[in-house]
Parts: sequence; C-alpha cells; structure tokens
Amino acid sequence: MATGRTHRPATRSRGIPEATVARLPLYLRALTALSERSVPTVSSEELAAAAGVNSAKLRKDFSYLGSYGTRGVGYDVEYLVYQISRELGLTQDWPVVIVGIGNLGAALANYGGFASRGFRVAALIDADPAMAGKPVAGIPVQHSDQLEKIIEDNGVSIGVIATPAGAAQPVCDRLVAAGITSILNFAPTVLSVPDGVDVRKVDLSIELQILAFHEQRKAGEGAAADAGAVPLAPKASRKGPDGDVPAVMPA
Amino acid sequence: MATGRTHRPATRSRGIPEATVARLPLYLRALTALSERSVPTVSSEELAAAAGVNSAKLRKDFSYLGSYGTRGVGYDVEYLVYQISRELGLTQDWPVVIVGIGNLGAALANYGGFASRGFRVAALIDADPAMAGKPVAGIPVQHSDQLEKIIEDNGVSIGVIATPAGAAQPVCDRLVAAGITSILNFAPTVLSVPDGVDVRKVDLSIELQILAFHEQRKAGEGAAADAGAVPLAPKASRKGPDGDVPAVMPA
DNA sequence: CTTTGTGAAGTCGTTCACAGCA
DNA sequence: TGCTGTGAACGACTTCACAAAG
Repeated sequence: MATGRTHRPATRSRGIPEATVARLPLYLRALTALSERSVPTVSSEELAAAAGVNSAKLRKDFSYLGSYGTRGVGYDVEYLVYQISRELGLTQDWPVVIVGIGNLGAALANYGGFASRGFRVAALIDADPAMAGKPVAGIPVQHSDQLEKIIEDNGVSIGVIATPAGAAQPVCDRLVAAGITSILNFAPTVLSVPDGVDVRKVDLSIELQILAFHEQRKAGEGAAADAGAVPLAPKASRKGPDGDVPAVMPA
Repeated sequence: MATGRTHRPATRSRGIPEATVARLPLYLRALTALSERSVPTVSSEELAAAAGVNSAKLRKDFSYLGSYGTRGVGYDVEYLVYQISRELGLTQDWPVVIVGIGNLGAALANYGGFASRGFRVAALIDADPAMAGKPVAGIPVQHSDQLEKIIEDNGVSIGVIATPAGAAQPVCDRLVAAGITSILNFAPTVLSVPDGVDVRKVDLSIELQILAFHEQRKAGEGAAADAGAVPLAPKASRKGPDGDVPAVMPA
C-alpha cells in the first residue's frame, strides 16, 4: 500500500503482521460495542463472530499483542479495548487536515467516526478562494496558501487528500514537504512519496469494479458453467492493430 | 471480504486470484490514461510504474487473463483496456442504488468515477420523508418504502449502503430480499448476508487507524528503538477487574 | 471441562530468474 | 536484442489441532 519502504523488513523484533494491524480496528469496534453494553468478558468465538472473522485468526492476532486472555474464560473487554487502542496509537490525539473540500471532503469533515477515535480535524483546506472562511462541519475552510503554516502550527502528521485526481500529486508533495508522514488518499491516482511516508488509498470505484467482476460470474453460472474456455478470446494472438476494438469508456 | 461462500474454492478452472482481480481496476485506470494520450503500446515495466506495482506482479496478473502481450514489444493499450474491461464486467451497464443520502451518500451520488466506469446510479433512497423528491446530483431521492419496487423495476443487482450503522443491517436484509447480490457497505458494521451475496466494505476510520499505528511507530523510532519490550504491559497477567483502566473512547 | 495460545501444516500471493518468442 | 510468460523458490497469512492453563 505504502509506496515508501517503511514497515521494517529487517530488525525482526516486535513486528505485528500488517494483516493483523488491519484487523485491530475491527476488533476494537466490536469491543467498544460490547463495552457500551457493559459486557465484562468475551470468548474468542463470540468476539470473532461480532467482528466477522474466525476465532482462530482472532486468537492468533491477539497473540501478537501479548497474552491478554484467561483460559477457560475469555478476554476482559475493557482491558482489551485499552490494549488495542494503545497498540493502534489511539490513546493519543491525532490532528488531521483534509485537503479538497468538495462533496467528499465535506462528507469526511462531517464524518463522526473520526472524532470518536481520537482523530481531530485540525483544518479544512481548499484551493478555491470562494470557499475560504465558509464553515463546513463547523470548521472554517482555509485557503491552500496557508497549507504549510497550518500543518506546522498544528503539528499535523496525517493528511487526507480529497481533491480531484489532477491536484492530488502537487498537494501530496506540499503536504510531505510541510512534514506530513501519513496520507489517506481518496483521489483516483497513484501518489509517489519519498521513503518514510505512508500512503493508504480508498478508491470508491475500484470497490464497485471488484463487485461487478464477481457479479458477472454469478450471472454466467447457470448457463455454460465450466466448459473450459468460457468467453475468452481465441487464446492465441489476436493482435489486429485496433479499430474494431469496441469503445469501452464513455468518453 | 464476502461473508457468503462464493468464490469457488473447488472446481479449479478459470479462477483468477482475488488479489489479481483487486488490481485489475488499477491497471485499467493507468491504461485509460495512456489511451487518452494516444499511447499505442506499453511495456510491463512502464505500466507497472503507472499503476504503482512491480512489473513481475503485473505480468503474472496478465498471464491469468491470457497472452495479451507481444514479446520484445509490450502490450497494445487499446486491446488491453478492452480485455480488462470485459473481464471486470464493465462492458455492460450496472445500475446501482445508493441507500442513505446523508453527507456521504450525497457525495457518492455526485462522484464522477462511477458513471465513467459503467456504473449508473439508478436511484437514491432515504428513510427520511423530508428528503423524498429532493434532487441530489440531479436525481430525486425516493423514500425507502419504494426500495423493493425500485430494485425490481430497474433490475438492480448492486447496492451501496451509506446509512448510519444502526440502519445498515435492516437495509441490507431488505436489499437482499429484493434481489441484490452485491453490496458495498460504508456503514461501520459487520453485515451478515446469505451465501451467494458479496459484501465489500469501506471504513474510513479504519484506514486512519492503520495510518496512526504506523505513525506511532515512526515517532518512537529514534528513541528506544529495539530494546526488547518497549512500552508493552508487564507481559504476564494484569487481570485486575478494571476501574483503573484509562478511558479511551471520548464517550 | 472450557477456552486460550501456538507449533505445524496448508494455502495464497509475490518475487526471482530465465526460457522462449518476436 | 528486448520483453513477455511462467515454473520454481520464497514469504506471508490462515487454518488446524492440541497441549497447557485456569
């Protein structure tokens, strides 16, 4: 995901597998729900069901964090909430900036899931001067001239990019130059960043395309199920220059 | 990802690895950009760079689709665009419904990346009667009473859930009952669905939490780098009931 | 007797490195 | 000669299955 070399391929010490890290927020969510219902303990089986994974995976995941369970009993909910929160770094406050306050940027600014997990929207930044000063989610939008100053003044290390694709790389470069070391990218572009900067991307249309792939398979299931090469090209070459290649993208 | 058993674990025939499927949209995006610049051919090396992966992976991915390249030359851009589009099922039109027209739902309705890839927003649905009739992104919002009818009338098989967490499972159940077989879930809940229904989820706060995890590591890097157990708990048990466990979630 | 924690086995995915074709 | 296509080696993640602990 991250372009930069970061997640210690060497040093082999307390490395939690990436796949495990990606599931910790899931466990935390399930545990928080249990905590709110004042449930004191859970078994790996119950918690796994609530998080949508299987229990062996969950136990192995937790084993990377330490031995936090009690055999024959299960896990103490409050204690686990705390341990996972700490592991994820959520016991501290993370100021974030959102750059690009269009529909998506505004939705992100309004999104409650951030604040409730220790992420504080420190600033909203947009390139459109007409936006400047207008409050979104109660926070006044600032012009991108101020980008560097805002990041330094607030000690921001996480940036969210919600600009159009074309603006994403320049914005990214400025964020990195200003000291940002983690970026969540919603723009449909590959960002290049120096080593030491993490990038994660969320591409809404990619998810739909993956669903479409599987959906297509379902449709062609009753019919010609497994008759070798189903609708594939003539297998060998078909290297006709082009011209008859159907137009796919609606401009 | 999907809760239901779907992706043929047996039958071993033309199975494209899930990891490859997830990258096809990435390649497609890079190829589309090349196509727009009228670039006729690309090498695996160039295309890999544009898509942000390494070239060996890309070649292996393409090998699952067939032999679409020319040794010594590279890949024909237009031809590949077509092949990948077809493989993903994007040569057909996919009507989708978006349920939950809050900030996020509205942003999704306005998102250009859907329409440009064969996804057509067939309807916007919300439970709030006050929203009914109000146009969002040029499409009038319909009340959720109509949900089943809308799905049947439009032959919709893909649904997007952008409701609050509490409403997601009931909405999901209704979508499935009405014939939806693919769901993109933005609500922060685990959805349970019957076999044969695919669910993919996008959780905005999870991505930030993963970034925070790595960010935390970076901070503690210069200091006590690899001194065994860094800040971890007393290793053995610490099973005190609770009470002194720090509060983590700000209510 | 219940449920965790974990070696060992199994599965999936990535990378290497080179044979084969244009 | 240049670049694709792919077995084979490698590494990461998952699942199994059971010993150990409460």
